[in-house]
Amino acid sequence: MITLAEENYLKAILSISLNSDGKVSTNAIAGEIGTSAASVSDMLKKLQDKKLVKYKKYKGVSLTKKGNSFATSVIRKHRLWETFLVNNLNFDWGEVHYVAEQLEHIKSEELVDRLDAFLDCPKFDPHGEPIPTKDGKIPTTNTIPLNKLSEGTNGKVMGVTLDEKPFLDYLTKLNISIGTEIKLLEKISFDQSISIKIGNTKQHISNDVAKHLLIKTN
Amino acid sequence: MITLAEENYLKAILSISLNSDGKVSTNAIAGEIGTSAASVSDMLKKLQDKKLVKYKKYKGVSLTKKGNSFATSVIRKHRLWETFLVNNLNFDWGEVHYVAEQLEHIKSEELVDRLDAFLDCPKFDPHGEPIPTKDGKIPTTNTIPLNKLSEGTNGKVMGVTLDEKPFLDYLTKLNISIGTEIKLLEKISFDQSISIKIGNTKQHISNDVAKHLLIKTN
DNA sequence: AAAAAAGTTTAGACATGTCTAAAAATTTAG
DNA sequence: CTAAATTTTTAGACATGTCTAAACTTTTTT
Repeated sequence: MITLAEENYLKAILSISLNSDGKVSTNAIAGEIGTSAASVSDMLKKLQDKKLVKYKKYKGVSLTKKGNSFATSVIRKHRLWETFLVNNLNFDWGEVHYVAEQLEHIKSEELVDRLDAFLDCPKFDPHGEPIPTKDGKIPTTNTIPLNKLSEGTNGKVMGVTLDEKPFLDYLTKLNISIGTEIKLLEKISFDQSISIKIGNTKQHISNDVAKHLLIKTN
Repeated sequence: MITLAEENYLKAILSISLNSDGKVSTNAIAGEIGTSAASVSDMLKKLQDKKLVKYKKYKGVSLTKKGNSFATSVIRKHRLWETFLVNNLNFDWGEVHYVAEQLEHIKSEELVDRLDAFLDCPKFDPHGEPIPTKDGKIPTTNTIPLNKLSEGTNGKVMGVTLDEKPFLDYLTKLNISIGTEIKLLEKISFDQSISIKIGNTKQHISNDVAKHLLIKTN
């Protein structure tokens, strides 16, 4: 039986490895989970024993097929629950993360299947992030992060890649949500910050914000 | 912060004290939770320290106001989730207990409020058991257990007081569900078993089954 | 290529919640 | 009203997951 803590480690490892290829470092995991490097070391040994990760001391870690499958399943559950919370319980998209972090650990395959059906098998969650299918496939999109767009390009916000309340609240304040049309006006080379046009309003946002906005160009 | 294990102890104490007035014994709790009397003793001390129970060594335990409020809230969550699982996800009434036992521990007042609203503030769960309100009040019914009815009486099944798959599966097999009309034909004094009529079929059931069926007489 | 810095692991400790075995208190029976 | 049976508690142990401090690798700098 896989424990709650183990699921969180696997999820963290998957999430890090998606944003940066290759082996995942102890420190990166510690940062993601909010724990000490020492605790991570301890846990990696246990996950190794359970054949959920491949791990060489000092050399980083990667998920086994089995580990990847568990991690993907946790993300599937997280995103399905977020969809339910926003679509059916009228939560705001910034409020759901903490609750979904709990719900994602409920153990019942039947429950996930039925929830998926109840929601009409959604492909994307309320943040535009892809929901893995039952067999672990992750829907793809042809989107690129806003900070990679070239000046003068128009596009539509298809998703965000950060699920934290302060970030999402800021987007709401900027009048940005899924579906919003954005034009990239200017990139400042000094700090990679960018000017954008939303509707008829000009805004200036940092690279840190821009990189978490997924855009589909028109 | 109250832990999952603590919530389960409080729930068990409440549940026992509802079926048998006065102080609750260590052994009874151990039986309900499926743990050892030693573990119960340990936990009662911790709950006492947190002012959740009143406890005198060897003399049994009872809930404080605070403990009762937590326990009632857990039961409220359990029954709301069971309602969701049956009404919206089409689970069978015998399948929901295990899943609801996990869902009842999700921590988010907002979630419970919104779930309650989503379900249209139900007063009873799919087993006919009353769902405590947000402020801890428990809806009442004028029902009596089937085994207390007198011979020849007609009535309707309003609820069951046991949420275990084997029991519920057996009821389904007997064609008994919430709303079923039942006539008590005969009580056997030897073993308190009873003969009943459901539709046009005669059945014979044990006292153990009959006492968990709540009847409203016509 | 040695020294310094950064990253990682080990050692030892602690909190939670569980267990078995043994001791103590209470209840029941003769 | 003792003695036996039952119930409950304590003692000591273990598993999980966490921590800090110290030791050990690896990487970077000079």
